[in-house]
Amino acid sequence: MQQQTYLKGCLSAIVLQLLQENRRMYGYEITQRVREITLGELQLTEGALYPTLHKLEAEGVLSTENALVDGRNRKYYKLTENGHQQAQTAVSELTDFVSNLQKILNLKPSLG
Amino acid sequence: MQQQTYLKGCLSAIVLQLLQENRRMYGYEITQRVREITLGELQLTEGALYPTLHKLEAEGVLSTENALVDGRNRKYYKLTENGHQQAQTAVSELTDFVSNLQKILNLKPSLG
DNA sequence: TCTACATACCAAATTTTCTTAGGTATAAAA
DNA sequence: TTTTATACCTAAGAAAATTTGGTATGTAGA
Repeated sequence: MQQQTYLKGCLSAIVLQLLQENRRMYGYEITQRVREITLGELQLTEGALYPTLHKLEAEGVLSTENALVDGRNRKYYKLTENGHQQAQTAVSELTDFVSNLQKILNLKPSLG
Repeated sequence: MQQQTYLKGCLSAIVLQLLQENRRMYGYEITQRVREITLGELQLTEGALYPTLHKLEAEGVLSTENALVDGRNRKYYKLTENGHQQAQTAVSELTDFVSNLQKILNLKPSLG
């Protein structure tokens, strides 16, 4: 459960990866998706996620659209045209990083 | 080359992994070893490494012994008895983290 | 000889980033 | 009606890295 420590620095790239796979997502959804994928082992905290989303939006990587669903506000984020390129770069770098961590940890490389 | 970003938080665990494999190592050697293993893709900066080593020593995870080699000072670090357990825990958690990153990135799990 | 580069250690100011700890609000379930 | 889930957010503080500087020796090249 102390895996959170290692997450530092990867947050933006994880968000961008999820938004490559999903046309649009909202913040809370992102936290839940990561929790699902990692079977509860990784939990994004909102205090880290929201500032990151705002930063990516300010950088022009993400754009937003608001929606009212079941009486609650949602703020959907999606990649901008420029954002798609940045996402590809970030995900590719994170993939390389994982590969390097595997080498350091003496793990066999991924089959992917 | 911007993989450095993702390294945040993993530094201690990487050091502990290398010290599980090598009885003792000195700081500069650690930076070079990581560079070798990752074919130059990951470079530990000294400004990050040395404070980390000092912290691990202060915590009783590592102990040191000085040596004079070819007219130059070296400070060897090795795991303390307690440190071996902490190293196992840290490496195990980092391995789990890598596994979770693979899931998020849609990579096949490791064969290791 | 002088310079540059590799080796080998370190500290401190700054910046970046996350954690912690709050806050607001609606809907559903107990 | 209280708790839990949903859904957004901010701000103070802490943690960790980057950046930039320093010291010092040995070696290779111009």
